[in-house]
Amino acid sequence: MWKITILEYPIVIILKPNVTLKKLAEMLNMSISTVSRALKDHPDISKETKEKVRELAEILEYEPNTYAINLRTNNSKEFGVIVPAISNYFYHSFISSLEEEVRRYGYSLIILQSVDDPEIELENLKRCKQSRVAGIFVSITSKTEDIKPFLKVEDQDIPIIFFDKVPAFEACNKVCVADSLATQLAVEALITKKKKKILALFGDINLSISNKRLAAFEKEMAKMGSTISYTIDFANSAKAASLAFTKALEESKPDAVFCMSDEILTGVMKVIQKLAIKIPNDLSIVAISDGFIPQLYFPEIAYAETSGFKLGKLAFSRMMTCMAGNSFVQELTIDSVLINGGSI
Amino acid sequence: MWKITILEYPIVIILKPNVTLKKLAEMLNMSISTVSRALKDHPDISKETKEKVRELAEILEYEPNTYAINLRTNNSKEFGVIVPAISNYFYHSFISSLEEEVRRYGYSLIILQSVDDPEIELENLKRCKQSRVAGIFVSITSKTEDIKPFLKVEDQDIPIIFFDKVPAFEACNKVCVADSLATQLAVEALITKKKKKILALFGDINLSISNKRLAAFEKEMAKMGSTISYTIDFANSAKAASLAFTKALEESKPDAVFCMSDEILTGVMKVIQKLAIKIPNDLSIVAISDGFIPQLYFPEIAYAETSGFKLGKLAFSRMMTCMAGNSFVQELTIDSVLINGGSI
DNA sequence: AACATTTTCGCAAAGCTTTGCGAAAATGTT
DNA sequence: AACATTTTCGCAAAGCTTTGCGAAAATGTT
Repeated sequence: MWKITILEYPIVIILKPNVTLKKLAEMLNMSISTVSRALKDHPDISKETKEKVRELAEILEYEPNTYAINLRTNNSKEFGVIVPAISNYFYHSFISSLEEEVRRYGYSLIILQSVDDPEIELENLKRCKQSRVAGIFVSITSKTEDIKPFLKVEDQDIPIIFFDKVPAFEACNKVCVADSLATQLAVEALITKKKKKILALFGDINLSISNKRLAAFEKEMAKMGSTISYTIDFANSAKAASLAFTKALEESKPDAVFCMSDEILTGVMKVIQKLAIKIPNDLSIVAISDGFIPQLYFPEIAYAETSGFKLGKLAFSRMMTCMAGNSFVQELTIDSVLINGGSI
Repeated sequence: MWKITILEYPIVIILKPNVTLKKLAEMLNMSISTVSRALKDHPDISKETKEKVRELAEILEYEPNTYAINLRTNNSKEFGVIVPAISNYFYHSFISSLEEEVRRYGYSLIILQSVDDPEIELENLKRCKQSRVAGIFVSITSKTEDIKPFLKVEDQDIPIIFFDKVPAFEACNKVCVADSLATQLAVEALITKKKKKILALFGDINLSISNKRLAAFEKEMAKMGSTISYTIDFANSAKAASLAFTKALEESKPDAVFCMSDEILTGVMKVIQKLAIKIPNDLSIVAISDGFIPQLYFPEIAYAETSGFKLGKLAFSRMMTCMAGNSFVQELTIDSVLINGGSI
């Protein structure tokens, strides 16, 4: 604080460059520890002292130095989130929901994208470790093979929650969408409507999510025996889905389409608009989705809900449990429900 | 490091709990400063020493304590991003692009949502300040009125780049989508196709973005004089857009629709599917969009591009300039181009 | 060999906070 | 009034790194 007099005008300039405990202590003629404790409402400090300290702190807008606190307490209020991509049908709703949740507990989210590259993913993991985050949420890339680096980080007491795209076998904490249940719900909806020739389109055959949903689909079909015929195809992009769907229309003339994901659904719907196919009269559609894409169309598409929103909440509560310590690894899944649209 | 012998099996357990410079120094019988400098390839240190240090650091997987570095250097490699919501047509592509960019420079992104609430926004700002981020990217809520708190943070040498939803008048750094140009391009596309009765749908009338685009639209119309008639309406949700569009169809029978945003577009397109309106024969559609939504439909919707991706890059480069210091506040806009779809 | 120069390294402070422990001051007890 | 107890506060270390400066050791020069 300076008081400078220029000409006849007294000007009081209050500079507040990095107000620290030390500076407060000097001004108040107290020790640093007293100031520190006063601001934390420590019982050792008298009421009057506390008030004096608080007042000056207020005026000078003292803010504790987070860097020093982190160093001292050896932890920060930050979580890392590693995803293949933010701009994804699913992840941004997950992240959004997770952010809301962690904010309530005073935490922040550091977002890192792996752009579906295992090398960058490893880099991101390293950065989380170096930033010494309190925990990490990871959705692995489709090409991630080596999970050991992740498990190693866990050894250093940084809990890791895998979500959505999770490693297949390893013993680790996973929270997932209910692939089987969602598939089952979607298929059941078609069966209820007496559909007989189902076209089922799945995503990249290398993704575990595709395989899980495929297995569930085939299980449902097996239940029905020969009363239902079905065709299966794979597409790793919306465009590929359009092609696969077009081909199947000509060849197998399905009366219903099962779309494993939003990506598949958008590919199919484009063809439907192009050929002006009447939904649901000419063809029924059902999908697995978080709901945003299905409601863009008329009629709205029926879907088994896999909510990124709900998964975010679940992932967070799992993280808190892990941070509290002594919890065994678990694989948790969120429920799914069928949301009716006019498409079946 | 312990060597424990149980029964007859020699077991070497290497514990690596928090390897620090101090521990390395002790083990190597050197001073902390030497170890520190060796790892940083300081010219004062001999080659042999450096190698010894590096070797042990490698084995023990030493990683510098980021908390201590932050405290010492008084800065962290983190930027804050404050947005009304992550799950938005536009922001997640902005964030995605920004993340890619900052990662290259060794920075990370802390994401904070304001859920369109000025109070939470203020809280988020405070957290950024407390985390002592290197800079902040902000898109303000539609209800944010007081910009002073932001400007105050800037006084503390934390540069702020406003993007997309920016304050109207204040002298601050802004990067924006080219609202005027995009609107102009979209309208010109309609005029070229000799459209005579345009329905123009805009978003929430309170948003500056709506006003900018509206002003640009009216300017274009003014240019055309009485050769073109037009109707204007506002809708603050997709559903409201559906209603406004339906009403306008009956009342003014437009031959073209201008959609200010993705949200409006999705509302309009749902009605178009419902009524099976033939695009572009019965009606032309043009929108302003980043391109994801328009390509979901058949025919694909023509749009003036407002790329979150490009805006991310621009925001980052602006941030770097600001951090380098002595730069005056500027308002920058990114170009827009018309992407042709089959809808006009 | 005596000195000057370069090479190589360590001491110690600084960055800011938290906290155990002890000491001084204030108050209570007989 | 002499002592015990409580209240209130400060010292100093710790958390880990960086870095200016000085000193010792090694090398070069005459």
